[in-house]
Amino acid sequence: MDEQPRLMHSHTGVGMAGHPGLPQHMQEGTGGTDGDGRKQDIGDILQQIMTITDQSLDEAQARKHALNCHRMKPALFNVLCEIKEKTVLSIRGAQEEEPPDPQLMRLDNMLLAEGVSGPEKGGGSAAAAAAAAASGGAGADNSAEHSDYRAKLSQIRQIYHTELEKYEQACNEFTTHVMNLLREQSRTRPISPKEIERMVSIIHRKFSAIQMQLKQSTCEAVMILRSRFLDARRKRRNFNKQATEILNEYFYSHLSNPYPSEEAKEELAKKCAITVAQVSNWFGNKRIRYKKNIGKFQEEANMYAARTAVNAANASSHGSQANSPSTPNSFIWGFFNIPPIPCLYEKYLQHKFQFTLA
DNA sequence: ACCGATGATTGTTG
DNA sequence: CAACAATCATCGGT
Repeated sequence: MDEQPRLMHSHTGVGMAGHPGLPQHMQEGTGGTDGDGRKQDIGDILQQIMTITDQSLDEAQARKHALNCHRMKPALFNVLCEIKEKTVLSIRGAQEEEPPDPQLMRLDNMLLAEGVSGPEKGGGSAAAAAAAAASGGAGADNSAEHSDYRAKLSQIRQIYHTELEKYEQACNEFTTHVMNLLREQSRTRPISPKEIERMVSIIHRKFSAIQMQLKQSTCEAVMILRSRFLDARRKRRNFNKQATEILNEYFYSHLSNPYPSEEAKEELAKKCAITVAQVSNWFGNKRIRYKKNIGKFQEEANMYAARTAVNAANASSHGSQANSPSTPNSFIWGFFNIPPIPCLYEKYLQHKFQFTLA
């Protein structure tokens, strides 16, 4: 029985070309001592197998056929299969169950979030909502670019899915091809089901690597699309006239201290149908630009000051002239560059606000 | 096509 | 962290 490893080793030279073969230690101990009949038989077979490569093709073919029909063949083949299975199992144990790739997970998550790999239509709703938030409320004006964006996104999506399907199909085709090949070969060389399984998993891994590349490039495409279409700076819209008027009204009526509180910003945002961040941006821009060139804004300032003055006058003529803290005065000192009342002056100092000091 | 206006972003400062 | 300052990129009128 100690001859089997050698037999197998020899066999690799014939039917298992390219197979790594067995470990060295299994080839030791070939010394049969007693002249048993079966041993003789095995020795015979061994001899035949080992010399088979020296023969011509026809001769070798004939010899192979003879060996195939040998009465010992099934038993030997079974032993080979057994040994093979053990070695395959040990190999398999080494590279067991790789953990899910974190990068692949990230890509999958992003594709899902962008509505590329998710459910068919309306999948882009998350992205669309994000886009709406990014470009700032007032949905009417940006519907056009959204449809453009969505069209491009669905284009990417379509490419992604067809490519993915192609890979899947190719993978399946290749897998079945290899499996058929292996099954066919398993008649002439020992291939366990586990080995086939392993081979399939190797193929799948290779193909999933390709899929990952596809996912990566799809993600890149989506990112580029996003930055091109959804970067608010690129596709900015001027605020509508009404919003600008509301903002200007507040600005010029609080010219001494044009720093709306968080609550005031929220209210302005609501009135103008823009975000609080946009209100902050607007005031930031306005303050700096006003300060840079007060002369240029003088006319505008006068206009809004006059308007608020008229409003205030109307209001006071109608009801009791109760609360009109800083608004009426703003015209005066906004115009003459004099800080108005003490409480505002404090704020004025606090904020080092120097608009009024030409 | 040009150019000033304008909303947004980025980097710095207190 | 909010405000400032500089800058970007587009808008809108000519």
